[in-house]
Amino acid sequence: MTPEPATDAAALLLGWYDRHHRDLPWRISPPMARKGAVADPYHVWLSEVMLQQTTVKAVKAYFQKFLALWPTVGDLAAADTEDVMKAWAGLGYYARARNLKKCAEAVVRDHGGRFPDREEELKALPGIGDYTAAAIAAIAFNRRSAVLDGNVERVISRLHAVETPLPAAKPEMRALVHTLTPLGRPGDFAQAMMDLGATICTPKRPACSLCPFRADCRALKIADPETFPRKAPRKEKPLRLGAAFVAIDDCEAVYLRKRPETGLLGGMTEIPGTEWTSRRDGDTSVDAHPFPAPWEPCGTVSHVFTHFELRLSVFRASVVRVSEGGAGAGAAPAGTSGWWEPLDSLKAQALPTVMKKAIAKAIPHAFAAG
DNA sequence: AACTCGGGGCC
DNA sequence: GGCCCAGAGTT
Repeated sequence: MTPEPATDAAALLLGWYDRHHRDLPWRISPPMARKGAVADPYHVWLSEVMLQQTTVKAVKAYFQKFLALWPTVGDLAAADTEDVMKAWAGLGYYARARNLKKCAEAVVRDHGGRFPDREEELKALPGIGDYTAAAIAAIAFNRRSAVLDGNVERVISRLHAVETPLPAAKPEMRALVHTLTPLGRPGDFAQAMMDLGATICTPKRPACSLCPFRADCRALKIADPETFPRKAPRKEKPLRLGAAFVAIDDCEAVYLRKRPETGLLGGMTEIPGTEWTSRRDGDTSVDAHPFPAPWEPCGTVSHVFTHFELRLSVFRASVVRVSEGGAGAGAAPAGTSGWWEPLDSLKAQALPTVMKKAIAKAIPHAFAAG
């Protein structure tokens, strides 16, 4: 009886992984995994959430910082949400940080502080979807779950020359991955597929001659592997315009406020500004000013979001803040809940990158080292 | 099924 | 300048 081809391919991949795996902070080594050891579910979960649509390089430092601040899921559950948002600032997709906190609370409240070990229960937790549930089940609990992310989609679509375009092809691809997943070391298999996609089976100019699947790859046989996976054409990004206002007082403090909890940059900190609209001129009229001050234009900053591009006209004003009383809140607009933040502590705020860009345009030394 | 949600690196 | 990245939640 000859072995299943799938088993052969998985064995080839695991052999490749043993030789070429990357040493990452949230991983245990393949030798340990072969002895049946698994990584800490808290570490696996934290890394997988951070890695959603985010590169390994960007995640490393944040992962270490979070572990130092909150060593266990219980610590994170007990943390101040605002501190979590500050620690997450710069990593993007801020709903992940809000859901991270909610998930930690749910694990403590509903599961006694231990992550559940089944896909279904994991997927019921905030911020854990198809991919992350499968990844945690496989990597932290040795379950034979089908792990399908962007890397695996590329690998599996090339291996089988899947003609169906994404995202419609996902169920088909998940089934193919499930068939390929071995009984032993399913966690290493999943990570090996992702490593292969990240280092060999790359979007452009894949290194097919180094690939453990080179003898089995349908795309390599019949077509150009680079043309997989097939994808539906995406629509273009519109341009939005707006104005942002950097007020600096006589104590070198900048006026900040908090954005609404939901929506774009939800729960993060910002400088005052206009709505971001599609009008060609942008709204930089007096009506747009957050409060009366000698506003002076100091240039524009551009920033690209997932579904639109933003061009912000930045204005700066030096204001003298009256210390006491109603007039003191002062220069600030009535009915808003902003605050004055000293330049020294600006870096520690929950400021998204676009806001840092705008502040730096108005105050070039705002984020200077030291 | 289509949108909304960041930011950075690479080509 | 476009594409991609260990995707999830909402509508």
